[in-house]
Formats: sequence, structure tokens, C-alpha cells
Amino acid sequence: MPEIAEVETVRQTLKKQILHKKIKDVKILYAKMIESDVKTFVKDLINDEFIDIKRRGKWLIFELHNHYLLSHLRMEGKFFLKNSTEEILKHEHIIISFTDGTDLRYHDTRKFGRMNLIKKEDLEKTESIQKQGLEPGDKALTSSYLLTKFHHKKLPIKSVLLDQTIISGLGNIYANEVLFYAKINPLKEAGKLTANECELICKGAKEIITEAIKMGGTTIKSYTSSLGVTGRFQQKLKVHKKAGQPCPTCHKPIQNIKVGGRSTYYCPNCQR
DNA sequence: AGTGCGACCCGAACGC
DNA sequence: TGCGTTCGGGTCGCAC
Repeated sequence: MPEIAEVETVRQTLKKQILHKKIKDVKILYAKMIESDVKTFVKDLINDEFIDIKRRGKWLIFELHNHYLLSHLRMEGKFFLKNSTEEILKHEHIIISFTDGTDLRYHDTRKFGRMNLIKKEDLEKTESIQKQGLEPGDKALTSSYLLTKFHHKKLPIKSVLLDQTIISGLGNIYANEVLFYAKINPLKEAGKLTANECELICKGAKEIITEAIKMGGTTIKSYTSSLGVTGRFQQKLKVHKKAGQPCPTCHKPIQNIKVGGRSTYYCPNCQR
């Protein structure tokens, strides 16, 4: 279940493995995964090479000479580098073969991930990237920024934290953890948060995301990022998926509720 | 404009 | 080797 920390781990790992390898062939085994024209996607990748890998929120941005390959892993997308001779697995949907006999394979059991190949000059008008809000690590992410963004919002803060146009990259797991850190009830109306509470959200987001990236991400189910790097941040989770277990602070049971249709974990005693 | 919700997927968990 | 149903997760598109 990759979130921003997993995406960052994948970015760093792949950068060491696939830059400057010439692309020989591209196989699309599940065409709906490609948002742009599939034939053009294949044609434009062949004979090019990845020269850098960037990230914006949960989007991976593979830079080529004249294009960007945008990739969103959603819940279960993973990249693996394998020898081209290896058998293609059931859930491997996109195979990018290099001239050195290796493949970059995109594996996704749920088929939820998406890829898009765009011309470089089109990045500025690509909405999925441009509408991303501030990264948790951005200095501009301050309590006054959040106060402005939350102003007049009637939705519960938990739902608003998942809005990628405000803070880019916070997913369900980290939203739960940030609210626990900030001692804020997930149902509290976003527009009613105080400056102090916004400050705690900033600090929590920065601290939790930094730590999660350091640890290689979170492992829920069997998620393994590319090349066998396993996230260890799961051990640090305080409330997510901990329904019924004692709160690390007050030892009262963690509760699981639905907020905006999404599973939400919190301590009703600490997060009033 | 802001909000709510179904659709997209399919393996796991659950109910009987 | 039980089998049908429900759930979850991020994002988009559509309805209101």
C-alpha cells in the first residue's frame, strides 16, 4: 500500500538501477493502465532512456529526453528489475525491456495504478501533477498556509488531510497518524481548527513523513517496494489498524470509524 | 465552488 | 479442496 514514503523509496532505489539503460521494447499487457495513447506510449519509449526520476506527491516522474513518464502506484503498484528471461507473472502489466537484458516490470494485483507518457512541454498543463499541494517537507507548509486552506471548509479534518491539493502525499495511514500526533478528533470541522492545531499538523506531517521515508515506508499486507526493500515504518504506527488495542498514550482502546467512507483510527480520549 | 458518491479492481476476509 | 458477498484503497468524473 504505497504512500509517499514508499514512492520516495521506490524513486531512490530505481534511480540507482535503471538510469541510462537504452529501452529496447515495451510490452503493455493491460492497456487500461495507460492513460495516454498506447501505441504512442510504446513508440516514444523505445530507443530512449531514463535520465532522471523525480517525484511529485505520490506521482513518480521518469524523465526521458523529450518526455516524462508519469506513474501512480495507487495501492499495490510495485516496480521490479528482473532478467528478461524470467517468466512473466500474472500481475505484471507493463514490461519495459532494456538492451542489457533486464526488464523494468510494473506489478499491480489490483490494476489500480496508472501511467501516462507526456511531452516535456506539456508538464505545465498536466493537471494531475500541477494541482498537487505542498510537500510535507516544504518550508512553505506552515500553520498559516493550512489556516488559509482550511478556512470555511465544513468537511471533517480527516477528509481534508486526504485532499492532495493541500498537502501532497498524505494518504489514509499517515492522515490517521498525523491526527493522533496533533491530538485532533478526525471528525472536527477543518474550518474550526486553531492556529495551534494547524501548527501541530505541520509538525506531525513533517516528522511522520520524514521518519517513514527514513525507514523505507510502511508495510501493510505484503507490500514490498522494488528490489526487495521492505518498509519498516509499520512498527511505528500508533493508531492505524489498531482498533481495540490500547492507545500508546492513555491505554484506552483505539476506535475505528468511517469518515467520508474511509477507515479512520483514533483515540477518543486523546483526540477530543 | 464545494461536496458526495459510484466506478475502477481483485484478493482477503467474512458469513453461512 | 465451499461458495457467494463484502471490503478496502486513491483518484476521477459526474450529479447535485
